[in-house]
This record gives sequence, structure tokens and C-alpha cells, in this order.
Amino acid sequence: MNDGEEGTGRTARPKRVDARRNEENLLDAAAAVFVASGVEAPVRDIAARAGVGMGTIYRHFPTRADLIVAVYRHQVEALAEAGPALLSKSASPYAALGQWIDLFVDFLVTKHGLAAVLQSDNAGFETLHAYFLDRLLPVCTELLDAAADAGEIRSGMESYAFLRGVGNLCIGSDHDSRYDARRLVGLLVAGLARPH
Amino acid sequence: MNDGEEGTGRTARPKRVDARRNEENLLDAAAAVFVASGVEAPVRDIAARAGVGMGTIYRHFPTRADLIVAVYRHQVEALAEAGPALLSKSASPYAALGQWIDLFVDFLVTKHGLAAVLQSDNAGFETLHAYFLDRLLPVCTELLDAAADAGEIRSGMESYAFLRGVGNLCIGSDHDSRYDARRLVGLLVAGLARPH
DNA sequence: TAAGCAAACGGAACGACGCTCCGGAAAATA
DNA sequence: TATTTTCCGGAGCGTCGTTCCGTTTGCTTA
Repeated sequence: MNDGEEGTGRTARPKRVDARRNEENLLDAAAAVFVASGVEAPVRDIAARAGVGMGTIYRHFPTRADLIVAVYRHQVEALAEAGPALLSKSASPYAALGQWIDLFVDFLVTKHGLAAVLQSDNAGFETLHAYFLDRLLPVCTELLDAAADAGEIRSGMESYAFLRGVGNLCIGSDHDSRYDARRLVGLLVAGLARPH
Repeated sequence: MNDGEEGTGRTARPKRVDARRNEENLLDAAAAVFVASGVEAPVRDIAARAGVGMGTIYRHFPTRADLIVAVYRHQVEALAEAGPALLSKSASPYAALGQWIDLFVDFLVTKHGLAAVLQSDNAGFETLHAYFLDRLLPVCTELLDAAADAGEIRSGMESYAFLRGVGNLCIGSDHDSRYDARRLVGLLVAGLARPH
């Protein structure tokens, strides 16, 4: 997992400098292209932008999903860490849940096409799907459980389905000013609240 | 609009019998393939199943979207007509809304990949998007307005966004037993109810 | 019935795309 | 500098949506 800056291991031989440079260029280029043309931009565009060939991109990132994961890894990690933090700072678990969902929606809505790709059943995006689930599902489960234990929401809500539902609601929220994902997610979270 | 069975018009020359037969075979084949492989099945598969060439399919249905619309036209019309009927029969507008949404969700959930394609921003599916909006948005608006007038739901909900939200929640509800679109849509509708 | 013509057909072909493969270049090493 | 190891570039393959055009087929008219 740690393919970080320093090759500290004795047995691990450091990567060649051109390889490291290309990987960085690729990440920058991908981020730029994703912003400009969305996450589903052709791989060739990213390679061209980074000034490398097709082979290079696929050697560093075996599949598109890996590249996407690498580009957004920092933000997803931050999101995962924000969950417990909100839970301890907020007035109630339900409030923390709402705030965390807001962060999640803000993240998805600002990434062209990411929400759409997250639920795509195209083989090759399983890695992406798995990564998001791996990092965010436990956090979401914790928030939901806390709110349920506090009696603030209906019990029995599967966190997996809930997370996917929120993600789905974010699809297409770019390029359509008439569609406000935040509003709908707000409705969903409101619907989750225990009726009284 | 009326390209129906009988060419009754004096000036309209009837279509050739092979053309009419092929169009019917195409519709049947498409329906079968959609059930078996989903709405995004390759056009070649449909042509092969119908026993016609690629040219034929594209002459009858200029784009994939037109074919999909043709296949599901009857069900969409029935859905559109069910709106007013429910409104007049149900105990309350809100109940009618809920029942109509259930019909909509049932329709989407049983059509592999249709919900996904409905929101696709791929050029070429605009026709499909437009048709669904054209037929269903007025119905949804009527139901929402009635429920709002009755004071049963929060006011100010854009019917367009609401309809899209429901459609989005249906994405991927096939091929994933852990994701229950009906449940989530229920939550969304519950969230719409006026808090009391 | 036979000729002529518009309508319709079939499938090769094109461009776009994701991804693979391998000959060669470049960096590390001796 | 010579050798080895790593990495690179981009041509090429398979798939898909869609177009194009030579050929066939059903209708019409003499």
C-alpha cells in the first residue's frame, strides 16, 4: 500500500526517476482533464495532456478506475476522517450524519461524472466502487448506527443502500441547473428522521 | 404522429409490406434483447435477433433512443394516464402521488439499465429523455401541485428535479440485491411530507 | 405478364474508444 | 564504456455506434 515518496525498504529498489516523474505528470494531467471534460474523458486525452504514450498510462494505472482513485484519494480520505470528527463535535448524531452527507454530496457534485461512474456496472470500475465503499461505508454505518441508537432515525436502514442512494441522487447534478441534488438528498435525510 | 396501422390518407402511400414486417420484428427483437441483456445491449445484437441488417434498424429507428421509446411507449402512456386516475380515486393527493411514484419505480426497476440511460448525458439519448419528460412531467407536476394545495407536502418542490431524483434512485436496482430502490424512494417521498 | 422505378435492404466501412503488446530507448549498474 | 534492467511510445486489436452505397424487392403501369 505504501508506494509513497521514500523507498525506505532495503529490498525495494527505488523507481527510476522518469517513471516517478511520469506518474506525477499523469496525476496532474488527469486531474486537469477530469475538471475540464469530466471523469469519463478518453484515456488518450489524459496521455496526450501528460505528454506520454498509452503504454505509460496503463503501466502506472492498470485501469481507468485506478487512475480515478489516485486522483481523488486525498479527498476521499479526508471525507472518511471527517465522519468521526463530526460525530464527536456535533450536537446530535443525526446532525453529524446530515453534515457528513453534505460533505459527501459537495464532493460528488463538484466532480463531473464521478457519481455516474461510481454506480456504473461496467466491468473495470469495480475497483473504484470497491475503494469508495471500503473507505466510506464504515463511516456511514457508524453515523447511521449512532443516530439510530439515539432514536433519531428509523432503524433498519442499510448503510450500503443509503450511501448508494445519496450517490445516485448526485448523478447529473452538473450540466443541469434545474436539478438540485443537494435539495433531494436533504429530502432523503429528512425522510430518514423518525416520524413523531 | 399517426404512423399507425392504416394508411388512410389519400396522399400518404402505404409502406411496403417488408418494411412494416421488419419494423415489427425489430420491436419484438429489441424488447426481447432488452429483457435479456439490458437496454444498453449492442445494436448489432438486436439486428441479428430480428434477422435484419444494420441499415434496416437505423432506417426505422434513426437512433437507439427512438427504438427504446418505441419499445416502451405503451407502458409510458399507461403511466401517464394512471396519474389523473389515481388522483381522482385516492383518499388524498399525497396518497395518489405515492402510488403513482410506486408505479413509476416498478416500471424503471424492471427494465435493465433504463434508469441509467434516462439520465445519461450521452448525445443521442436526448430524444429518450425528452419523451419521458414530455409524457410524465405534467403528470408529476399535477400530483405534486395537488398535494401541495392540500397542504400535505412542503411547497416549492420542482417536479422536474423530483422526477429525476426518483429516476436516479432506480439506477442499478437490478443486479444488486443489497440496493433497494423502492425503499429509498419511499424515504424520499416521506421526506417530502410536511413536517408536523 | 413484363418492364421500370422508387423503396427498402444488408453489411462493409469509418471513427472513437479501452486496452494490449513489443521493439526500442533510457536509466541504473558494473 | 558495456551490460542489464526498467520503462517508454504508439501501432494495433476488438468492440461499439453510426453511415454509406451497391443490390434486391415489392409495387405500379403499360
